Amino acid sequence: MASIEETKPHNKRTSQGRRKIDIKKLEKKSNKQVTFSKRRSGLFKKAAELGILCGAEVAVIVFSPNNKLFSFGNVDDVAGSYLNNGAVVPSSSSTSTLVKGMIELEEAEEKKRQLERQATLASILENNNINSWWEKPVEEMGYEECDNHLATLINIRNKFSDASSSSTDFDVPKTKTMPFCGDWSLGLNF
Amino acid sequence: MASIEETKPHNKRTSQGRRKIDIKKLEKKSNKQVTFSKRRSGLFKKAAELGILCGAEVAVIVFSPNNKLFSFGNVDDVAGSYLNNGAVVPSSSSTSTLVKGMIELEEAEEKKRQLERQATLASILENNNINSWWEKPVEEMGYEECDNHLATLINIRNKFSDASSSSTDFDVPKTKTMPFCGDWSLGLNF
DNA sequence: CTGTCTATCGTTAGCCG
DNA sequence: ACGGCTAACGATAGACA
Repeated sequence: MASIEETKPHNKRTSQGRRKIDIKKLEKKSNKQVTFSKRRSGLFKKAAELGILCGAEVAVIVFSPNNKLFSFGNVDDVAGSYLNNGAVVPSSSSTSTLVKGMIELEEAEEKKRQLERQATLASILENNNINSWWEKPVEEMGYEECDNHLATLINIRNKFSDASSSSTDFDVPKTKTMPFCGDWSLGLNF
Repeated sequence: MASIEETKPHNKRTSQGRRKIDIKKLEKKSNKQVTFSKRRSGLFKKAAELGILCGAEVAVIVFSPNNKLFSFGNVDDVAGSYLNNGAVVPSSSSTSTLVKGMIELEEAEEKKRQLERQATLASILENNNINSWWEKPVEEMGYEECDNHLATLINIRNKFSDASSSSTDFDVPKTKTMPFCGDWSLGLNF
Protein backbone atom coordinates (compact mmCIF):
# COMPACT_ATOMS: atom_id res chain seq x y z
CA MET A 1 0.00 0.00 0.00
CA ALA A 2 0.93 3.51 -0.57
CA SER A 3 2.88 5.16 2.14
CA ILE A 4 1.74 8.45 3.47
CA GLU A 5 4.50 10.24 1.72
CA GLU A 6 3.56 8.77 -1.57
CA THR A 7 -0.04 9.55 -1.02
CA LYS A 8 0.61 13.22 -0.70
CA PRO A 9 3.89 13.88 -2.39
CA HIS A 10 3.21 17.58 -2.74
CA ASN A 11 2.58 17.76 0.92
CA LYS A 12 5.83 16.39 2.17
CA ARG A 13 7.55 19.05 4.14
CA THR A 14 10.73 20.17 2.58
CA SER A 15 11.65 21.67 5.88
CA GLN A 16 12.25 19.53 8.89
CA GLY A 17 11.87 22.65 10.90
CA ARG A 18 14.76 24.24 12.62
CA ARG A 19 18.11 22.77 11.93
CA LYS A 20 21.22 23.10 13.93
CA ILE A 21 23.72 25.60 12.77
CA ASP A 22 27.09 26.45 14.10
CA ILE A 23 27.84 29.93 15.15
CA LYS A 24 29.97 31.28 12.40
CA LYS A 25 29.70 34.08 9.97
CA LEU A 26 26.78 33.52 7.66
CA GLU A 27 27.82 33.63 4.08
CA LYS A 28 24.55 33.74 2.26
CA LYS A 29 23.67 37.34 2.22
CA SER A 30 19.97 36.82 2.09
CA ASN A 31 20.09 34.43 4.95
CA LYS A 32 22.17 36.82 6.92
CA GLN A 33 19.65 39.55 6.60
CA VAL A 34 16.75 37.38 7.62
CA THR A 35 18.64 35.90 10.48
CA PHE A 36 19.66 39.29 11.63
CA SER A 37 16.11 40.49 11.77
CA LYS A 38 14.87 37.50 13.62
CA ARG A 39 17.68 37.35 16.06
CA ARG A 40 17.70 41.02 16.71
CA SER A 41 14.07 40.75 17.66
CA GLY A 42 14.87 37.84 19.86
CA LEU A 43 17.69 39.67 21.51
CA PHE A 44 15.57 42.69 22.23
CA LYS A 45 12.86 40.53 23.59
CA LYS A 46 15.29 38.84 25.90
CA ALA A 47 16.58 42.18 26.97
CA ALA A 48 13.09 43.32 27.74
CA GLU A 49 12.32 40.24 29.71
CA LEU A 50 15.46 40.55 31.73
CA GLY A 51 14.59 44.09 32.53
CA ILE A 52 11.06 43.30 33.56
CA LEU A 53 11.72 40.16 35.48
CA CYS A 54 14.66 41.41 37.40
CA GLY A 55 14.06 45.10 37.43
CA ALA A 56 17.30 45.61 35.65
CA GLU A 57 18.21 48.45 33.41
CA VAL A 58 19.08 47.15 30.02
CA ALA A 59 20.33 48.81 26.92
CA VAL A 60 21.31 47.22 23.67
CA ILE A 61 22.96 48.80 20.71
CA VAL A 62 23.25 46.99 17.42
CA PHE A 63 24.63 47.86 14.07
CA SER A 64 23.25 45.67 11.38
CA PRO A 65 25.51 44.22 8.74
CA ASN A 66 24.42 47.17 6.65
CA ASN A 67 25.29 49.60 9.36
CA LYS A 68 21.82 50.37 10.29
CA LEU A 69 21.51 51.26 13.89
CA PHE A 70 19.06 49.60 16.20
CA SER A 71 18.81 50.12 19.86
CA PHE A 72 16.79 48.90 22.70
CA GLY A 73 16.21 50.25 26.09
CA ASN A 74 16.45 53.37 28.07
CA VAL A 75 19.96 54.00 27.04
CA ASP A 76 19.82 57.43 28.46
CA ASP A 77 19.17 55.99 31.83
CA VAL A 78 21.51 53.13 31.64
CA ALA A 79 24.35 54.71 29.83
CA GLY A 80 23.53 58.30 30.32
CA SER A 81 23.42 58.14 34.03
CA TYR A 82 26.72 56.48 34.04
CA LEU A 83 28.18 59.06 31.77
CA ASN A 84 26.76 61.93 33.60
CA ASN A 85 27.98 60.60 36.85
CA GLY A 86 31.44 60.92 35.54
CA ALA A 87 32.77 58.18 33.45
CA VAL A 88 36.34 57.38 33.07
CA VAL A 89 38.10 60.19 31.48
CA PRO A 90 39.03 60.14 27.91
CA SER A 91 42.50 59.69 26.89
CA SER A 92 43.36 61.06 23.57
CA SER A 93 46.50 59.07 23.27
CA SER A 94 45.40 55.90 21.63
CA THR A 95 44.06 57.58 18.58
CA SER A 96 47.05 57.72 16.35
CA THR A 97 48.16 54.30 17.39
CA LEU A 98 44.83 52.88 16.70
CA VAL A 99 44.58 54.44 13.31
CA LYS A 100 48.00 53.28 12.47
CA GLY A 101 47.20 49.75 13.41
CA MET A 102 44.08 49.88 11.43
CA ILE A 103 45.84 50.93 8.33
CA GLU A 104 48.41 48.28 8.70
CA LEU A 105 45.56 45.91 8.79
CA GLU A 106 44.75 47.01 5.28
CA GLU A 107 41.20 46.28 6.07
CA ALA A 108 39.86 49.35 4.57
CA GLU A 109 36.46 47.93 4.21
CA GLU A 110 36.13 47.19 7.82
CA LYS A 111 37.51 50.54 8.66
CA LYS A 112 35.07 52.20 6.46
CA ARG A 113 32.26 50.51 8.20
CA GLN A 114 33.60 51.63 11.50
CA LEU A 115 33.76 55.15 10.34
CA GLU A 116 30.25 54.90 9.20
CA ARG A 117 29.18 53.72 12.56
CA GLN A 118 31.04 56.45 14.21
CA ALA A 119 29.50 58.93 11.92
CA THR A 120 26.10 57.58 12.67
CA LEU A 121 26.57 57.83 16.34
CA ALA A 122 28.15 61.16 16.00
CA SER A 123 25.28 62.49 14.01
CA ILE A 124 22.79 61.16 16.39
CA LEU A 125 24.55 62.62 19.31
CA GLU A 126 24.97 65.85 17.50
CA ASN A 127 21.32 66.13 16.82
CA ASN A 128 20.29 65.14 20.24
CA ASN A 129 23.01 66.79 22.16
CA ILE A 130 24.01 63.62 23.87
CA ASN A 131 20.60 62.83 24.97
CA SER A 132 18.39 60.01 24.04
CA TRP A 133 18.73 58.89 20.55
CA TRP A 134 15.38 57.35 20.93
CA GLU A 135 14.28 60.85 20.82
CA LYS A 136 12.09 61.21 23.81
CA PRO A 137 11.09 59.69 27.03
CA VAL A 138 8.51 57.15 26.36
CA GLU A 139 5.88 59.19 27.94
CA GLU A 140 5.15 60.70 24.63
CA MET A 141 4.58 57.44 23.03
CA GLY A 142 1.10 57.13 24.20
CA TYR A 143 1.43 54.34 26.59
CA GLU A 144 -1.29 55.62 28.71
CA GLU A 145 -3.62 53.72 26.55
CA CYS A 146 -1.83 50.60 27.45
CA ASP A 147 -3.37 48.30 29.88
CA ASN A 148 -1.90 47.03 33.05
CA HIS A 149 0.50 44.78 31.35
CA LEU A 150 2.02 47.59 29.44
CA ALA A 151 2.41 49.56 32.57
CA THR A 152 5.17 47.27 33.53
CA LEU A 153 6.91 48.09 30.37
CA ILE A 154 6.96 51.77 30.89
CA ASN A 155 9.58 51.01 33.39
CA ILE A 156 11.62 49.69 30.56
CA ARG A 157 11.07 52.29 28.05
CA ASN A 158 11.93 50.95 24.73
CA LYS A 159 12.38 52.51 21.45
CA PHE A 160 13.91 51.96 18.11
CA SER A 161 16.24 54.17 16.31
CA ASP A 162 16.60 53.57 12.70
CA ALA A 163 19.26 55.55 11.09
CA SER A 164 19.13 55.32 7.40
CA SER A 165 21.13 57.14 4.85
CA SER A 166 22.03 56.92 1.28
CA SER A 167 24.43 54.11 1.04
CA THR A 168 27.12 56.34 -0.32
CA ASP A 169 26.80 59.47 1.62
CA PHE A 170 25.56 58.23 4.92
CA ASP A 171 25.26 61.75 6.07
CA VAL A 172 23.15 62.45 9.07
CA PRO A 173 20.61 59.76 9.44
CA LYS A 174 17.45 61.16 10.75
CA THR A 175 16.48 59.25 13.76
CA LYS A 176 13.26 57.66 12.88
CA THR A 177 11.34 56.47 15.83
CA MET A 178 9.07 53.58 16.08
CA PRO A 179 6.68 54.37 18.85
CA PHE A 180 5.89 50.89 19.77
CA CYS A 181 5.80 47.56 18.21
CA GLY A 182 2.62 45.75 18.70
CA ASP A 183 1.80 43.40 21.39
CA TRP A 184 4.58 44.19 23.69
CA SER A 185 3.25 43.29 27.01
CA LEU A 186 2.08 39.87 26.25
CA GLY A 187 4.03 38.64 23.35
CA LEU A 188 6.96 40.88 23.68
CA ASN A 189 7.16 40.80 19.95
CA PHE A 190 9.21 43.30 18.13
CA MET B 1 2.86 -4.61 40.25
CA ALA B 2 4.42 -1.61 41.78
CA SER B 3 4.58 1.35 39.54
CA ILE B 4 7.88 2.92 38.92
CA GLU B 5 7.02 5.81 41.13
CA GLU B 6 6.20 3.61 43.98
CA THR B 7 9.27 1.53 43.49
CA LYS B 8 11.54 4.47 43.94
CA PRO B 9 9.62 7.04 45.88
CA HIS B 10 12.71 8.95 46.81
CA ASN B 11 13.61 9.18 43.20
CA LYS B 12 10.52 10.89 41.98
CA ARG B 13 11.49 14.18 40.57
CA THR B 14 10.10 16.99 42.53
CA SER B 15 10.86 19.22 39.63
CA GLN B 16 8.97 18.87 36.41
CA GLY B 17 11.69 20.90 34.87
CA ARG B 18 11.12 24.33 33.56
CA ARG B 19 7.77 25.83 34.22
CA LYS B 20 6.12 28.62 32.45
CA ILE B 21 6.29 31.97 34.04
CA ASP B 22 4.81 35.21 33.00
CA ILE B 23 7.01 38.16 32.40
CA LYS B 24 6.46 40.31 35.42
CA LYS B 25 8.62 41.62 38.16
CA LEU B 26 9.97 38.77 40.21
CA GLU B 27 9.16 39.18 43.82
CA LYS B 28 11.27 36.57 45.45
CA LYS B 29 14.56 38.22 45.90
CA SER B 30 16.62 35.10 45.75
CA ASN B 31 14.90 33.97 42.64
CA LYS B 32 15.44 37.31 41.08
CA GLN B 33 19.14 37.15 41.58
CA VAL B 34 19.46 33.70 40.13
CA THR B 35 17.27 34.49 37.22
CA PHE B 36 19.23 37.61 36.57
CA SER B 37 22.47 35.73 36.39
CA LYS B 38 21.14 33.07 34.12
CA ARG B 39 19.34 35.39 31.82
CA ARG B 40 22.12 37.87 31.63
CA SER B 41 24.36 35.08 30.46
CA GLY B 42 21.77 34.06 27.96
CA LEU B 43 21.38 37.57 26.72
CA PHE B 44 25.09 38.04 26.27
CA LYS B 45 25.33 34.78 24.48
CA LYS B 46 22.59 35.80 22.13
CA ALA B 47 24.30 39.06 21.56
CA ALA B 48 27.51 37.28 20.73
CA GLU B 49 25.80 34.95 18.35
CA LEU B 50 24.09 37.77 16.59
CA GLY B 51 27.38 39.49 16.16
CA ILE B 52 29.15 36.46 14.85
CA LEU B 53 26.46 35.16 12.61
CA CYS B 54 25.57 38.41 11.01
CA GLY B 55 28.73 40.36 11.39
CA ALA B 56 26.86 42.90 13.41
CA GLU B 57 28.27 45.12 16.04
CA VAL B 58 26.54 44.54 19.29
CA ALA B 59 26.80 46.15 22.63
CA VAL B 60 24.76 45.46 25.70
CA ILE B 61 24.71 47.33 28.93
CA VAL B 62 22.96 46.02 31.97
CA PHE B 63 22.54 47.23 35.47
CA SER B 64 21.65 44.45 37.79
CA PRO B 65 18.92 44.85 40.36
CA ASN B 66 21.72 45.67 42.74
CA ASN B 67 23.10 48.27 40.43
CA LYS B 68 26.03 46.30 39.39
CA LEU B 69 27.09 47.09 35.90
CA PHE B 70 27.58 44.45 33.28
CA SER B 71 28.33 45.02 29.70
CA PHE B 72 28.89 42.99 26.67
CA GLY B 73 30.42 43.76 23.39
CA ASN B 74 32.75 45.99 21.66
CA VAL B 75 31.11 48.96 23.12
CA ASP B 76 34.08 50.97 22.19
CA ASP B 77 33.50 50.09 18.60
CA VAL B 78 29.83 50.49 18.59
CA ALA B 79 29.48 53.49 20.74
CA GLY B 80 32.93 54.19 21.96
CA SER B 81 34.67 54.28 18.65
CA TYR B 82 33.49 57.77 18.19
CA LEU B 83 34.64 58.46 21.67
CA ASN B 84 38.04 56.97 21.37
CA ASN B 85 38.68 57.93 17.82
CA GLY B 86 36.28 60.62 17.01
CA ALA B 87 35.72 62.15 20.32
CA VAL B 88 39.35 62.42 20.84
CA VAL B 89 39.86 64.53 17.88
CA PRO B 90 41.96 62.77 15.35
CA SER B 91 45.06 64.76 14.84
CA SER B 92 45.40 66.02 11.35
CA SER B 93 48.23 63.64 10.80
CA SER B 94 46.48 60.49 11.69
CA THR B 95 43.48 61.76 9.95
CA SER B 96 45.27 62.17 6.70
CA THR B 97 46.67 58.72 7.02
CA LEU B 98 43.30 57.33 7.57
CA VAL B 99 41.80 59.27 4.78
CA LYS B 100 44.56 58.07 2.56
CA GLY B 101 43.57 54.53 3.23
CA MET B 102 40.08 55.51 2.46
CA ILE B 103 40.98 56.94 -0.87
CA GLU B 104 41.99 53.56 -1.93
CA LEU B 105 38.46 52.78 -1.23
CA GLU B 106 37.40 55.57 -3.51
CA GLU B 107 35.36 57.08 -0.80
CA ALA B 108 37.77 59.47 0.65
CA GLU B 109 35.55 62.43 0.28
CA GLU B 110 32.80 61.10 2.39
CA LYS B 111 35.13 59.71 4.93
CA LYS B 112 36.94 62.92 5.34
CA ARG B 113 33.74 64.69 5.96
CA GLN B 114 32.81 62.17 8.48
CA LEU B 115 36.06 62.59 10.24
CA GLU B 116 35.55 66.27 10.33
CA ARG B 117 32.18 65.82 11.75
CA GLN B 118 33.57 63.56 14.33
CA ALA B 119 36.15 66.08 15.18
CA THR B 120 33.48 68.62 15.68
CA LEU B 121 31.55 66.28 17.81
CA ALA B 122 34.67 65.47 19.66
CA SER B 123 35.00 68.92 21.04
CA ILE B 124 31.43 68.84 22.09
CA LEU B 125 31.92 65.61 23.84
CA GLU B 126 35.07 66.78 25.43
CA ASN B 127 33.28 69.72 26.86
CA ASN B 128 30.61 67.52 28.20
CA ASN B 129 33.06 65.15 29.66
CA ILE B 130 31.36 62.32 27.98
CA ASN B 131 33.77 59.58 27.51
CA SER B 132 34.13 55.91 27.46
CA TRP B 133 32.39 54.05 30.10
CA TRP B 134 34.13 51.06 28.77
CA GLU B 135 37.28 52.46 30.05
CA LYS B 136 39.77 51.57 27.40
CA PRO B 137 40.25 50.52 23.85
CA VAL B 138 40.10 46.82 23.59
CA GLU B 139 43.62 46.62 22.46
CA GLU B 140 44.67 46.14 25.99
CA MET B 141 42.84 42.97 26.34
CA GLY B 142 45.32 40.86 24.59
CA TYR B 143 43.24 39.34 21.91
CA GLU B 144 46.14 38.51 19.76
CA GLU B 145 46.56 35.37 21.70
CA CYS B 146 43.29 34.09 20.54
CA ASP B 147 43.24 31.18 18.21
CA ASN B 148 41.23 30.82 15.09
CA HIS B 149 37.99 30.46 16.81
CA LEU B 150 38.62 33.44 18.88
CA ALA B 151 39.65 35.26 15.79
CA THR B 152 36.07 35.45 14.88
CA LEU B 153 35.44 37.00 18.16
CA ILE B 154 38.03 39.60 17.79
CA ASN B 155 35.66 41.13 15.40
CA ILE B 156 33.29 41.20 18.26
CA ARG B 157 35.54 42.34 20.91
CA ASN B 158 33.89 41.69 24.11
CA LYS B 159 34.32 43.05 27.49
CA PHE B 160 32.78 42.99 30.86
CA SER B 161 32.45 45.86 33.12
CA ASP B 162 31.49 45.22 36.59
CA ALA B 163 30.78 48.29 38.53
CA SER B 164 29.59 48.09 42.02
CA SER B 165 28.20 50.83 44.10
CA SER B 166 26.27 51.25 47.22
CA SER B 167 22.77 50.32 46.42
CA THR B 168 21.50 53.60 47.71
CA ASP B 169 23.96 55.98 46.31
CA PHE B 170 24.63 54.52 42.94
CA ASP B 171 27.33 57.03 42.52
CA VAL B 172 30.07 56.35 40.06
CA PRO B 173 30.59 52.69 39.76
CA LYS B 174 34.16 51.90 39.21
CA THR B 175 34.45 49.98 36.04
CA LYS B 176 36.10 46.75 36.71
CA THR B 177 37.03 44.89 33.61
CA MET B 178 36.92 41.24 32.97
CA PRO B 179 39.20 40.49 30.10
CA PHE B 180 37.51 37.50 28.75
CA CYS B 181 35.37 34.73 29.95
CA GLY B 182 36.48 31.28 29.16
CA ASP B 183 35.44 29.17 26.31
CA TRP B 184 33.93 31.81 24.27
CA SER B 185 34.39 30.58 20.84
CA LEU B 186 32.85 27.21 21.17
CA GLY B 187 30.47 27.17 23.99
CA LEU B 188 29.79 30.81 24.18
CA ASN B 189 29.37 30.32 27.84
CA PHE B 190 29.60 33.22 30.12
C1' DC C 1 11.62 42.74 3.82
C1' DT C 2 7.81 40.97 7.13
C1' DG C 3 4.97 37.34 8.52
C1' DT C 4 3.51 32.34 9.06
C1' DC C 5 4.34 27.60 9.86
C1' DT C 6 6.71 23.44 11.79
C1' DA C 7 10.04 20.55 13.58
C1' DT C 8 13.77 21.09 16.22
C1' DC C 9 17.19 23.14 18.87
C1' DG C 10 18.61 25.89 22.69
C1' DT C 11 17.33 28.18 27.09
C1' DT C 12 15.92 27.99 31.53
C1' DA C 13 12.57 27.35 36.04
C1' DG C 14 12.64 24.80 39.69
C1' DC C 15 15.34 21.59 42.59
C1' DC C 16 18.99 19.70 44.64
C1' DG C 17 24.13 19.04 46.11
C1' DA D 1 26.04 32.81 45.79
C1' DC D 2 27.63 28.50 41.98
C1' DG D 3 27.01 24.27 39.47
C1' DG D 4 24.37 20.30 37.76
C1' DC D 5 20.18 18.29 36.40
C1' DT D 6 15.82 17.66 33.62
C1' DA D 7 11.76 18.53 31.46
C1' DA D 8 9.34 22.12 29.60
C1' DC D 9 9.25 26.19 27.29
C1' DG D 10 10.52 29.45 24.01
C1' DA D 11 13.28 30.80 20.06
C1' DT D 12 14.27 29.90 15.39
C1' DA D 13 16.23 27.66 10.51
C1' DG D 14 14.35 26.77 6.66
C1' DA D 15 10.75 26.97 3.43
C1' DC D 16 6.99 29.47 1.85
C1' DA D 17 3.57 33.46 1.15
